[in-house]
Amino acid sequence: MADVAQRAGVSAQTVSRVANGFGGVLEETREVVIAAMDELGYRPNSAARALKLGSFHTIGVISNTLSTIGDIRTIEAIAHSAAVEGYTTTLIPLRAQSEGAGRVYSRLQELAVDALILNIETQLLERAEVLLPPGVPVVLMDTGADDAHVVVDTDQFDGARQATRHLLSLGHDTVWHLAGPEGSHPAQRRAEGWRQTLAESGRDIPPVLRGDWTAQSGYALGRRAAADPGCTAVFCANDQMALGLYRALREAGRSIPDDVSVVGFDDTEDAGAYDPPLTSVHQDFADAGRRAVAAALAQVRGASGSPRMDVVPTTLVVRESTAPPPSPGR
Amino acid sequence: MADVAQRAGVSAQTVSRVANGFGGVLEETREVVIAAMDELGYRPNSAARALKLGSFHTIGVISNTLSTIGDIRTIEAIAHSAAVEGYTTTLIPLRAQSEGAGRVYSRLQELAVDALILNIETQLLERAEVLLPPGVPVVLMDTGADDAHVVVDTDQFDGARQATRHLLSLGHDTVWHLAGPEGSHPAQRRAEGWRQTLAESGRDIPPVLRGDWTAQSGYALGRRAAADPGCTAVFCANDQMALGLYRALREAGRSIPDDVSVVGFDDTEDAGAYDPPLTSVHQDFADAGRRAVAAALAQVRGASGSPRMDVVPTTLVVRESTAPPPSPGR
DNA sequence: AACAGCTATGTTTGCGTAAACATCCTACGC
DNA sequence: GCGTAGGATGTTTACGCAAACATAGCTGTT
Repeated sequence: MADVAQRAGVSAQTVSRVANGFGGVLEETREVVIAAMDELGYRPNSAARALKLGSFHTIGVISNTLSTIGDIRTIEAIAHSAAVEGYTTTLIPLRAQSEGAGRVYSRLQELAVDALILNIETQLLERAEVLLPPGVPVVLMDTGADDAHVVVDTDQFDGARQATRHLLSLGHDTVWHLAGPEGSHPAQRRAEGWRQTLAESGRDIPPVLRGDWTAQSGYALGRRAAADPGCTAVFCANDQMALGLYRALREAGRSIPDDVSVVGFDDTEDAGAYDPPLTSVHQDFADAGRRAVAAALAQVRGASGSPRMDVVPTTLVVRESTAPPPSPGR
Repeated sequence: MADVAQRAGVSAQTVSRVANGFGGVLEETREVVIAAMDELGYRPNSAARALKLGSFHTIGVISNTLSTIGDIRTIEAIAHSAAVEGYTTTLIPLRAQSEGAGRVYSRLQELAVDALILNIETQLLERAEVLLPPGVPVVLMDTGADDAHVVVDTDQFDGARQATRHLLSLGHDTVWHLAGPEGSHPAQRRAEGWRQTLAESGRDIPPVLRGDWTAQSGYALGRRAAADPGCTAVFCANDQMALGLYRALREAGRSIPDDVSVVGFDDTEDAGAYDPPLTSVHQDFADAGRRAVAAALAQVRGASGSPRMDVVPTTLVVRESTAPPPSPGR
C-alpha cells in the first residue's frame, strides 16, 4: 500500500479510501491511485484488514460428512447466501479432526470465522466433543431446540406426517418406515412424525427398519419389508433409501405403486426420474441455508432480536409411486 | 495475549511460545501459562497470525456449482485432505458473484487464501471471466492441459474407452452415448474416448445425445435411444443420466441388461443399488482431491519440482447392467 | 476582511502476533 | 574462583491496514 501511495504521490490513507470506495476523494486523485494500484498489481491484504477491523467476513460451516444429498444442498445454499452478503464460507469437515480431541479443540478455537453454522448430530455437541470457541455466534441446523443457541430447523415432523397421512388417505391399512440412523435428529423426527400419525389413527405400527441414509441400506431393509405381504406402503427417511427399496420390491416381484406405494424424503433432483417417479417430501434447502446465514449475520451484527427457533416448512410432492392398495380380491 | 502474559506473570513472547508449542519453555512456566489461557478464555487471533506470517493456512476452492455428485465428492476430498495438512478450505461459489464482472474481480483479488483449486469450466478462465489474483498458486482440476498452471485430471478418456470396449467385447455392434453438456471438459473427454474407441474398431457412430448431467435429461434423451431398435448398448456420461435412462428403457418395454446394456460414469454410492446394479466407471475422487491439495501446497511451499500434469486413473466396475446383446433369433 | 464551515488530504496510532535480538541465570570446566 | 556455554525468558520491532484526529485550502456569509 505504501508503494502505491508513493507512486500515486498521495498518502497511504488516501489509497485506503480509494480501495474501500469511501468518499471524500477527488475523482482525479482516485484515477491516479487506481492507475498506480493496477501498475503495481496491488491487492489488499485481507489479514491486515481482518486484524484491523476485527472481522474476517467469513462463516464457518461444520458438518460431519457431506455424504447425504441434503447436507450438500444445505452447504451449497449457505455458501451462496453468504457470498451474496459479502461473506466467504469455510468448510470444516469434522471427521478429519476427530483424531485426538486436543486437535479438534485447538483447531476450532483458532478458527478465523465470525460465526459458525453447525450441521452435525446434536449428541456431539452435548458430549462436548466439539468445543466451540467462546464468543463466536453459533447457529444450529436440523437439531432439536436448544436454549443456548439459535436454531434453524426444517419441519421434519410435519413432513413425515404429510407423507404418512397421504398413504393412509389412499386406503392403506398402515405404513412401514425405513428410518435413518439413530444419532440423527432429522431421522428421529421423521420417525416420530410417522409413528405419531399412525398412532393418532389407531393403526398398527410396524417395526422400524433402521438404515443409514444409503441406497444400499434401503435395499437391505427393503428386502425385509418386501417379504411381508402385509406391507403395501412404505415411507422412506430419504430418497436414496427409497431407491434401494425400489430394487428390493422389484426383485420380490412387487410392482410400484400397484402392489406397494413408496414415499421418500428430500425430493432430490433425481426423484422425478426414478421409475416410477417418486412421491417425496420436499425440503427447501436453499431457504434453510439462507435463513441460517441470515441468523448468523444477525448475531454478528449484534441484532439480538432474531428468533431463537426458525422452522422451514416441508411440502409433499405427489408423483407416481403412490396409489391405493391392491384390492384384496384382485 | 497481553492479559494472559500479565496473569501468568510472564512476557507475551513466552505466551506465544507456549501457544505455538515451541521449546525453550520450562515445564512449570508452560503450565502456569496454559492455566492463565484457560482462565481468560484466550484464543489466538488468526488474523494477526496470518498478518505476521504472511499465510492464511487456507485453500480456496472455486466451483461453478455443486450440482453433480462428482463436484461434491471432489470438494469433500479437498476439504478433508486440506484439514489433514492443517489447512482450512474456503468455498467460493462462482455463480453468486457473476453479477457484475467487477464484483468477481474484487472479490477474488482480496481472497484470503494461500492457493486456489479451480474446478470450473475452462472456457471461463479463457474468457477471462475469472480474474485470478496474481501470485497465488493455482491448481486446475478436470480441465485440459494448460501450460500456465498445474493440472490434476481424472483420466476421463481412458474411462470412456474402458466402458466402450467392455460393451463391444460383450458382442454389441456399437454403443450409444448420452453425453454431458457442451462446455464441460470431462463431458468432452468422455465423448472423445467413446468416439475414438468406436472409430478404432470401425463401428458405426450413433448420434451424440447431449444432456446436462441430470437424471431428467437422461430420461429425455433415453427415450430417443430406447425408440431405436438398433440400440442395444448405451454408455452414459454419468450415473445420474443412467438412472434416467433406466426409466426410459423400462417404459419402452426394454429390459436391462437383456435387451439393452447400460454403463455409467462416476460409480456413485447409489449405483450399486440401481435396479439392476449399474456397471460404471469408477472415479477416485478422494485421490484426486488429495493430489490437488498436495499440488497446491507444494507450490505454496515453493517446491517447483511438482509435475505440471497429474492424471488419476479410472477403473471399470462391472455389475449387472451389462450383458451380451439379445440374439437376433430370440 | 474576517470567520465559520466545508472538503480533500495527511499524520499518528494501534489492532495481536512472532521473529530477531538482548538479557539473565545456572552449570560446568579448568 | 573465574570464564564460558547454553537454556530460559524479556524487549523491541514490523507485518498492512483503517480509524481517529490534524491540517490545509477553499467558499460563502456577514
